[in-house]
Amino acid sequence: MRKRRVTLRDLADHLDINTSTVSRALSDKSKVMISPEVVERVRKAAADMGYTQNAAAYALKVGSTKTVGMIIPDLMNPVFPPIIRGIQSVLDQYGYTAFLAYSQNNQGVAHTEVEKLISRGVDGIIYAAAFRTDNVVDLCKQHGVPLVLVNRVVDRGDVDSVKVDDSLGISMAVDHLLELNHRNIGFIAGPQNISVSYIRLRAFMQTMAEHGLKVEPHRIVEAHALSETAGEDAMSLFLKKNPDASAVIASNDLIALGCLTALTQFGYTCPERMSVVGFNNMPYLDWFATPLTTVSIPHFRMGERSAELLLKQIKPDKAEFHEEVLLKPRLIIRKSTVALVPGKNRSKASRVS
Amino acid sequence: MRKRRVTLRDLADHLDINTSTVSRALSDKSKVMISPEVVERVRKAAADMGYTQNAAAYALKVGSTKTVGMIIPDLMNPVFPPIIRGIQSVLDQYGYTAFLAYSQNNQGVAHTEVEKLISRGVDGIIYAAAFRTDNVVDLCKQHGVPLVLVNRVVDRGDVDSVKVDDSLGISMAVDHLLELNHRNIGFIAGPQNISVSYIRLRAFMQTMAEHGLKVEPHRIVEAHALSETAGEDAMSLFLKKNPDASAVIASNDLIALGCLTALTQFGYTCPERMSVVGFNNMPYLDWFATPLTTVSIPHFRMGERSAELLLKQIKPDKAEFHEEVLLKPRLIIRKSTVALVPGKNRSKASRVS
DNA sequence: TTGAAAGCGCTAACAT
DNA sequence: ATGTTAGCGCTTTCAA
Repeated sequence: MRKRRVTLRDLADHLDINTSTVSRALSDKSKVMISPEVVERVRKAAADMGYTQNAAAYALKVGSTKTVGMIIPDLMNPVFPPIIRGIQSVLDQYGYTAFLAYSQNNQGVAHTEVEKLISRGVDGIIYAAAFRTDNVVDLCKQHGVPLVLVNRVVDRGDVDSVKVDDSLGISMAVDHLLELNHRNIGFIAGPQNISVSYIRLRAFMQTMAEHGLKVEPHRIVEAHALSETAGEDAMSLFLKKNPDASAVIASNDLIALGCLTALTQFGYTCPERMSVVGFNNMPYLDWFATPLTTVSIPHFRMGERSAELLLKQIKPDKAEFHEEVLLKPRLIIRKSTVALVPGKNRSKASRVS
Repeated sequence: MRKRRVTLRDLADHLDINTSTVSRALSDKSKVMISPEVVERVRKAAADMGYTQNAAAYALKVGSTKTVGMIIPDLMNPVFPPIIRGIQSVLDQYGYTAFLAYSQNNQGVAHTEVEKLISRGVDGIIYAAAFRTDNVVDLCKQHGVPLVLVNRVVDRGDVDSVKVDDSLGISMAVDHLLELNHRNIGFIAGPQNISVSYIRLRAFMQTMAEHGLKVEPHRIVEAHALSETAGEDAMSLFLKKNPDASAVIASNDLIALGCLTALTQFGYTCPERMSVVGFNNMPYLDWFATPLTTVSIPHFRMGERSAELLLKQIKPDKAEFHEEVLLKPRLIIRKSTVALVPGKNRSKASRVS
């Protein structure tokens, strides 16, 4: 049976003083107006009787819940845990508690979750599951709820966001492959309604173009999700269409892993037959049989920055202008990429298949 | 600037009816007492004006927040994301929202977080960060807050919990190694104030004893945490003390990975020189250069079951008896364990070192 | 320095 | 079928 909670009134009755005095004595902000001796007595009684403030009553009275909502497309994608950690690390310092919600990579679900969060009176929302056009943004604006986008952003620019310089990341990846003498490079893109997928693909084309390299349409295959299986499907298709390719860049690590699977199924080896580059530098890649060359992004920092941005927005004297934080990626060269030795790849391919 | 929220009263004024009518019309439970036509009008207006229920007011009135708290020792440990997913998958079905909090593997932090959660009026707490003796249990009991332990449990048995049959898991691991002719088997234990570490170590000793094998004290080294680095340190020590060992079981996968690192540093190879078994079957192990033989536990299911247990406790007509759910593990045999060929390991060791 | 009292938004008796 | 009203626990203005 749930015990009845100890309330301010219980304390007040017990000490034979007014609830307002108890309230003041318990609040660091207003304890200055109460005699130190009373403050002492009240706090002791509170501890003894196991008083905890009723957050609902506080929220109702004051209008702020000191909570924020985090919306993640999929916790099983190893990029998100460190982002969440980063968010929490700063939220904790300011006495905020975080709700965790999933979108399952589905706009409808995300919308519902955001509505729930708003109904719960969250002081703000950190949204890591945005699509390029996403009605969640309007929903938040409409309710005046502070919103920060992490990683994935929306096309319209009028919202705070923390993202990685994906274009730079991709150009580093392309440059790396070019230095290794690869020319027939493919790109396994992610769904184009997600900003990161879209930007990474465009960056690929542009970087290639800057190097005077033409990218034929068949060099690009779009995976239907940012997942391993989607990557595998896409790569199978790619391999059928591109027997001459010697390298691919995948839109993220999960897709890259799918690429490796597809390569194996075709009897190909990485990196000998095909170099593969990922994106995100998910945990434990160093341990892999084929350690993936990938673009590393500062997950934890992204979480921290997004929480900072949100807190700034929540503060009453908030800035009037939106802010976009752009963090820089790093290329991590491992073993999934190797220099192209002219003639070798083709022959190896024909030998194997 | 945060807009003022639309309230029941706003709707009532707008429609020129009473707030209680609006309240009833909006609630599926009590809309039966309102004429369908009014229900219709109210709901339309609510949608138009962007009304969302004020959860704080509801909670204050009704006494239930429809929230639960999840406390995780460390999100970066890949076992926890799937557990969280499992929890959420059932919570979602019942309209509950979850707070996520960390304990950083620290009792003090856990206690503080639980206090915060209780103050926020959570209807229950799922605690994955328990130590064998943990004052969080008393804290919850004292406040009458439903509590369910997942994975890690406390020594006292009077609390709902979902755990894995760790003893069975370890005995399967030991049997496996024995079948491979290993006899000099070590155990890299985790901190003994955590139930899983404690039980796994005891199960190791017992299983060995059942097979008539004596375990010398130097065969056991305790890592100071359930982490990669702690595993590495412990394994280094173990290797110095046990030049004759041919296999080790680690208390969890992270420690097992640390063991592999230590082996490499000693110039040893796994599995040739030393077989290694982990516990948990963390994601992506199949991809690893040395795919770990490990004991697989049903993470997702653990999450689901714990949420179910909590919900049952929350229901007013709750059962009077505590429940302990024990899920069975499976041994996943990969490449980190191999049959001991008499004489081979020793010679290989001396050759290498 | 303390007390009295109002009211945040909602639901649920209790009328009608 | 709908209206009236009280009150959940807290903070805060106003008074003393």
